[in-house]
Amino acid sequence: MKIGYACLTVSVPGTDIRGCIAKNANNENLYDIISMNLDSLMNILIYNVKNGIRLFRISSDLIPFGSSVINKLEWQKIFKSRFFEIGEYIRNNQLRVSMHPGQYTVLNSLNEDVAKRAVDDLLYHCDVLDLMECDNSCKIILHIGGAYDNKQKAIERFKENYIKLDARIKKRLIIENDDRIFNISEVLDIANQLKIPVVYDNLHNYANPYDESITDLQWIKQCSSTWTKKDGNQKIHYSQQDKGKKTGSHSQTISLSEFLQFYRNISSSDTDIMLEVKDKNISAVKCINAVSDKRKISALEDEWARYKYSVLEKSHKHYLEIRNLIKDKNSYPVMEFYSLIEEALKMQGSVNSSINAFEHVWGYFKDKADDKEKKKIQALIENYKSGTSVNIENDSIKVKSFLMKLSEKYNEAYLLNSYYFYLQ
DNA sequence: TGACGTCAAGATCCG
DNA sequence: CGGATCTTGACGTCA
Repeated sequence: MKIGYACLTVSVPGTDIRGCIAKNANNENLYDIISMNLDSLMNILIYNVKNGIRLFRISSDLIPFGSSVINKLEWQKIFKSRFFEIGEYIRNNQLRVSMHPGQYTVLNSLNEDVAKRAVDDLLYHCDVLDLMECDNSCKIILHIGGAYDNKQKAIERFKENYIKLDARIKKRLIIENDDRIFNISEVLDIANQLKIPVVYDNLHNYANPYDESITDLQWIKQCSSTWTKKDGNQKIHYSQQDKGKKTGSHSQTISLSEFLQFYRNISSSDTDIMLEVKDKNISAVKCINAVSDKRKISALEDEWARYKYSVLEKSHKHYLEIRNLIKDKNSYPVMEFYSLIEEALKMQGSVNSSINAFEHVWGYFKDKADDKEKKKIQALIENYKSGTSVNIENDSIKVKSFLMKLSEKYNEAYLLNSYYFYLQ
């Protein structure tokens, strides 16, 4: 059982994946961006290993215009050894990676050119995984595509185009139910005919159900039969609805109690879970800490180091309570720990609690900062305190982004690894 | 024709 | 000039 997250890593230095726009996609820029992105990918994987995260979806932006004629760089040759090194790290650490072309890669399109470019895009994704020499369990996830007013014909076109695909693609391609057109029952039908593994997505099924009386667990069981030994463990996508947004929108973070309810149902099966959530790796670490029986208090201490100023800016009471909770070095109060954190982060906070956090963080710099920096932080905090601005939240962000700059300038690793600058 | 989703890159403005 | 903020891109489908 592996738990992972998709595409980007938040709040970890050195993990940015960069893109570029078409008019800047010359060989020189592309070389620089790809080189940097491969460094970032390596840093992401190193971070993942350190934090017990063994499942990760690689961003399709790794190679900008990877499947387009715009990109004329022979990146497959130029970066061959870099890809191999990354692949070696993946193998040595038993990581499982995947890729997921977006909603614009449409294999069943009525427009032949669109369908052809979808094939090119799948080949690009294969290139990345093949260059890293990833095994067959490293998959490429695709949706079925559009309906074009005739679902049956649309499904037939998907099948026809699938059959014609290169064997390199077929050994990696898996399909997923989507949130408005093809439901899980339709995807299973296609999969059973073509012998393709199916990724079940619980939130897509909630938004686009086949039959609301059939549970997630029942669908996961049905999907499991589409996975064979050579495909590796079954994979599912798990996400939670953002209550304030429209149906199908991913939540900011994973609510741990809701996740564990789901997890306990499926924990007997060896299923890998890809979390789709805005706070990415932050939720992955949380879920892994919660389900692991081998973890020690040090895992929570590490987390506390990252969360503490975010909690402090919301509630001093929670800050003290959590600090007290993890004092006992022989305990592992993971549920209490995260429920206090989730509770604190949902709070409104106050001007005083925010200033308290500012001052704690400023404490790292007050001895080494120059006069200009001292004046600037004072002015920013004063401005926030006065509350005259229309947008007080914006004033808080200004203070925090200056503190982040200081963290970078003085290379304060403790703060650079903190969630304080990421969480609002 | 614009919404959809997604985010940073790019463009423009401001002091 | 640097920083802040506003806009665009890149993709295909569908209302």
